Amino acid sequence: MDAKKKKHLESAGWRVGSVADFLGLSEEEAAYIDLKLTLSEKVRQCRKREKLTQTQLAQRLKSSQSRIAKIEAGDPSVSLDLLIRSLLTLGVTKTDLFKMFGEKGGENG
Amino acid sequence: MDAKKKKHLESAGWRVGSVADFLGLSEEEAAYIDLKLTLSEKVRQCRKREKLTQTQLAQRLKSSQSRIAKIEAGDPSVSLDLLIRSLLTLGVTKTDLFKMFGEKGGENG
DNA sequence: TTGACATATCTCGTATTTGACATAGATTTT
DNA sequence: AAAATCTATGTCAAATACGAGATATGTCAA
Repeated sequence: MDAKKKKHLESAGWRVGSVADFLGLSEEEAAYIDLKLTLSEKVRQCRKREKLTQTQLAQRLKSSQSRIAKIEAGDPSVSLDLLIRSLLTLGVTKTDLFKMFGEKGGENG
Repeated sequence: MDAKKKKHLESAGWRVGSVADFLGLSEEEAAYIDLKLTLSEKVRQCRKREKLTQTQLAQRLKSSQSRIAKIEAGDPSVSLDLLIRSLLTLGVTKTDLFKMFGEKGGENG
């Protein structure tokens, strides 16, 4: 995980398990967080591509503007469930999801 | 969604939104449920491949045997978060996950 | 500047998801 | 068959995630 992402995590309030130091993250924990951040960025990208406001997306999702803001801020209180439902609501197909995942992180095979 | 899957859903206690009839599912709802079922099957596959009992996987996940059973039964009370954390704990990489997304349903893309 | 709209960041009450536990059924071993 | 081990299912209190609303900040046009 690079320095930029680490900083983003810290500022977004992430504090994983009982481990204060990021170097102490297990591989699964890191992968989990990485995944959530990747998806949160995708939500913003897709929403903008669809030219929707946070309020409009919230309506479609039957959620709220403040929650969309948290989604896009990478807030740790946002579940994978909501992230993926957001993307599905934005018209992302399973296949699209797959492509997404492939293109982002280069560290795993 | 085929008849076999529908039956599995019903017996697992799925009741989506306020819609009683499965034909009334929106595309996103169906995709969401489909995804969860796909992942739950994968958990069982991977766990068996690793020759772990539900209890052993539960320990690694800091969860419980009963919850692993629910995961594998496709119980609607199980979140995507837990499903995906299970797979990550079983050593599934991001890339593997995405292959999973792609390979199952043949209807989209 | 003012006003209108978009986004960020709080709180708060509620709904969902959780691990733990009990227990029953299933499968395997001896 | 009995014991041991694994899995399924139900319940429940606690933790977490939620939508909603209030409000702050940002942006940009009039």
